[in-house]
Amino acid sequence: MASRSTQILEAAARVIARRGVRGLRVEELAAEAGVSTGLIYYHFKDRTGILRHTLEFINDRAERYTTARDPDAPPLSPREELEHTLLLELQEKEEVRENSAAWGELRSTAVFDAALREDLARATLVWVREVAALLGRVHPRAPAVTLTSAAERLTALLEGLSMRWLSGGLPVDRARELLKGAIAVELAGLDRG
Amino acid sequence: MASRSTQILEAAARVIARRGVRGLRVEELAAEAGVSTGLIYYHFKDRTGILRHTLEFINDRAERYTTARDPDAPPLSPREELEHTLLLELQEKEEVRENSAAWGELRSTAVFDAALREDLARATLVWVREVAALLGRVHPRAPAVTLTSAAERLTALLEGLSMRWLSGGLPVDRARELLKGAIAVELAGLDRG
DNA sequence: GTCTATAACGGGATAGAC
DNA sequence: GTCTATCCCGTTATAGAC
Repeated sequence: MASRSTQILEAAARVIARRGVRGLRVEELAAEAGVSTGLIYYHFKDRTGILRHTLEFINDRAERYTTARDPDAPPLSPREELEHTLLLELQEKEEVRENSAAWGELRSTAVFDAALREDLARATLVWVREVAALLGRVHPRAPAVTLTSAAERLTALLEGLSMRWLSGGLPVDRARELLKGAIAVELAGLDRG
Repeated sequence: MASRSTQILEAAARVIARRGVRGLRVEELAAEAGVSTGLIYYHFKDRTGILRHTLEFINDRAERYTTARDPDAPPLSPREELEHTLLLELQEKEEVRENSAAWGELRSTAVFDAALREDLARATLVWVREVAALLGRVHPRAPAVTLTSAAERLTALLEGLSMRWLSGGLPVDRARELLKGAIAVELAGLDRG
């Protein structure tokens, strides 16, 4: 059974995905979580605290579904694993949509809220490194800086595609196709060195 | 001399770039524009009216500086023009930062506000077409669908890089470098067909 | 730990003078 | 058209009981 804190953070992810960070009302969050507003302040101190913990929660959850692998599934080639990992973030699944929406909100909120910047920058760095490592498994001889640049481009592109998807201008299948294309183009670039 | 309305909208663009849509306070806007709050409500009815008119103002302005070309400047090669046009959006210039920040705000607001989606989708489409046309001038033999996909990737990447830049995780020079890299990689992809 | 109040405040919006 | 003054509501945050 999830703890109270977790229960509130799950609700926060839902409310943020539904209303955005801008639209998050502590009272609505309380209702969604089935607790009182007072309890929320007891656990998270203030509005910013809610946001920060939600970001952390979302990251952990993404980590989980990104890393999770069915033990009986056939092993993936490095390239397949790279594609699989990136495409995980572009799915109609409710949990994925929530995570993407919340991530986008936090990103755009951070533009005007210094308190979130540091956490966000750190989380982004971790993500870029993961992707760079996956690229490195496809192209073991490529220099680290080249891998990092490609990883920064692919992750930034994924964020851009996510925003277009969520803001209704781009069907998720088209977004996936574009991302696959970018992976192909980047890998071809690494081939040439 | 700019009209009072224009003066207020210019101030609104500055304030939104500084505080975001959610952080926009009518009182602060009034101070920034050097007018009273009452006058703002007189001209724009309410907060939403301010936002709508400001977003329109920003689009018109971006149109202007993207299209403007010094008549005495040396003519650019197709590839230079492509790079130039895309890199215009990644500069420390105050007006550019304002527009990028406001655009990002618009994009992320649209995720939760259906009223903005249509305008945004239309503006995005126009932009993608422009970039596809520029790509076509570099590679006249490339098929239209290929050009469109590359243009969608480059513009989505630019939006993603902008967000990272504005949220403090990515220096603008690094963002420019990454974008240039993406252009190179995409053009190489068009070479191979 | 959790709830029910309610305090405290910020900020949108309006009235009315000039 | 423009300003000053102010009302009033929504929201965050806290106090105190259980």
